[in-house]
Amino acid sequence: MSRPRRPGPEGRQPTIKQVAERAGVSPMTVSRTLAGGSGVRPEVQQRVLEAVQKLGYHRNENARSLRPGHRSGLIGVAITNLANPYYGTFALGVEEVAATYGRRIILGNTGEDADRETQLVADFIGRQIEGLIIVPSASSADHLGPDRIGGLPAVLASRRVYGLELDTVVLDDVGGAYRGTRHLIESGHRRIGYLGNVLSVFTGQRRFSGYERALTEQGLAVHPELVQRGQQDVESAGAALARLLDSDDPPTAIFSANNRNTIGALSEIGRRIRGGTDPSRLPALVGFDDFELADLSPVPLAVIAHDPHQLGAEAARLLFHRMESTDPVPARTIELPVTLRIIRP
Amino acid sequence: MSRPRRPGPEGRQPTIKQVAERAGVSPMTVSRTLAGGSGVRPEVQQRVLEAVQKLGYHRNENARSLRPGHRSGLIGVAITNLANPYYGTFALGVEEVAATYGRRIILGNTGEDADRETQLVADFIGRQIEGLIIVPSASSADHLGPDRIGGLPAVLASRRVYGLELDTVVLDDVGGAYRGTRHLIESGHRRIGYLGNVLSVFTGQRRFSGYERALTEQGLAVHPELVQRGQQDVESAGAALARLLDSDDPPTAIFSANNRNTIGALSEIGRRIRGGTDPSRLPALVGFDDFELADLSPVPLAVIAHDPHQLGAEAARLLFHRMESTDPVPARTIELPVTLRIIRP
DNA sequence: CTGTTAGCGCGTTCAG
DNA sequence: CTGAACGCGCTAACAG
Repeated sequence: MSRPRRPGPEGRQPTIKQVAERAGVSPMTVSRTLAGGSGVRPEVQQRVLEAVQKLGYHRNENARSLRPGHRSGLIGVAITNLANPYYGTFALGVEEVAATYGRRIILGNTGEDADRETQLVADFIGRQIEGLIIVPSASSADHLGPDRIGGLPAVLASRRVYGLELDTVVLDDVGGAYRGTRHLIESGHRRIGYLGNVLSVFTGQRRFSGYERALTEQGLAVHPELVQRGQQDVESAGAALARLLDSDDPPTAIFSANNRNTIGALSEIGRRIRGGTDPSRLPALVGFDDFELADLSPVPLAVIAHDPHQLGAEAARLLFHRMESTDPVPARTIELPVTLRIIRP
Repeated sequence: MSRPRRPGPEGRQPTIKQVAERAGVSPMTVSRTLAGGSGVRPEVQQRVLEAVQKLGYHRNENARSLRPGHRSGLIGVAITNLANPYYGTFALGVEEVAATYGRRIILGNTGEDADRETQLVADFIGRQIEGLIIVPSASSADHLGPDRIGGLPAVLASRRVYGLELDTVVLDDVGGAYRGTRHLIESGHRRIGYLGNVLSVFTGQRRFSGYERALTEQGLAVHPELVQRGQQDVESAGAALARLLDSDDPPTAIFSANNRNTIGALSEIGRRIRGGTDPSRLPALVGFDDFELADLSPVPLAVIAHDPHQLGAEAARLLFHRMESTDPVPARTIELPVTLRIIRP
């Protein structure tokens, strides 16, 4: 059985006109039937639906959204790294809330690249999204300014962008990092290393300041040689920890400011244990972001846990609230709580 | 500084007409300028671009795609679980190849739900996608039949659907499961449990048959009481392993047919070790799908490794090949190799 | 170099 | 109950 040729001319989708022709009615009757059928004789509806079936007709949403008063039903979601389960779960949170509002999400990956982000947002707008949820890749505000996105409802998630008056959902980065670091100090550690993002990233700056605060508050110095910033992936995070551990006076504990760094650190720790290093000579760890298999940690471990799904859902709620309110609402920032979860004392 | 009102009437995006008016030219001149500007006086272009800037104008892609000959530039991607990093990475592979063809992806999550999948595909088509890549949620073919999607180029990934003549990219499920199980047998195990998907799922059926083959080939029986199927998430997978381990004659090794089951099993193993169980009394493990932190396994572990990114990229290549070929190409199936990676002997 | 015309697929409005 | 006309935003083809 050979695959049938595409019904429309030029390989396009069949149109309402073709359905009408086949059913022996006018396009209007098809439109009405598909809109619920009120005011169309049942027998005619039957004929129309048959034609729809036969042709594999689908309404052209793009054409529909062109009509005044009609909405595209799309929410644009731009995340930095699709391969990171954290953002996948985040997107899922957005999607579920969006679904309850009858909207679909269109998802784009920026790869932490500002240019791609700019492009993505422009394209989203070109596709008539009704709202935008974005995990900004950097602190640059250019492409998100009011003159670029117009009055399009937009929500920033996870990171804030200075100079932008947009609704924002962030985590209690400072508090979480503070409590995590504090936990290590209370466990008796004095030399506590730091693995994290560069300061130009919103969360990088906030989490480092929480780490800093906990140390200085306890009269401990921040040793620059114990601070490794900028590694974004598991592999380089492992290498960064290796540098710390191989130094003359290595840290006895590590505060890791995000998932990727924590995983990288644990992988490196695992490698060393298999290489014969005694686990008791390896650093204790506190990591921002929870992760799977934390239970298997061979060293003392705690995580700053929070729910990416909730982050996404909250961002979506903020967005729809703005979309539905007619009069201007001042930009709000929601800071979601985090909890210190001790996996292994 | 208050957020500016949306320029267009009714909160819609500004149109080419408004830009034209503001620049004191006709819409056509704006269109030409935006298309590269050939045949427009530089000074006029200047005026146009200024108006574009001021109004925050973006071309309406939906309207553009309405025009004959124009394409939407969208590839629809439907995956089963966005929160699973495996599929996130898969989508990334698709996206990257799509980008080289100047296409963007529109991503939808089916949640293993056939109805949502049907809806999703219909909506995708309504939005004039040029091609479809789908990880089918079940073996039901209804909504993907030629009469439903017309001649729309489509590729199935990871799972095949019987009765559909579509391009497909799958893994060497049978071979992988065979080699994994065989590895356990060669390590001296005789009672090897199975954790995996139900047989109605394509991969579930294939991977179980690889497991089965390895056992029978070596003269070992498949013990139904050692087979746990149907658990889809980490938690229930852990519970399934617990059932096996708490039985009268527990297995000494486990073959786990997917990521979720492997993670769940390792979590359960971790729990038991922390509860005081001697690791040597816990089962060795071979899991289909690689995963992060495999290095930390406290029990002997091997994984059937493969690259979801590659799976996505291959699916996309298959899709574009079909999209670009004018004459009908018979449906092809590509089976990607997998490798046995021994993490801990 | 620039503007006018026409039509892509659809649905609201108004006529039959 | 059904159809014809119109226009949503955009651009190819054709004037000027």
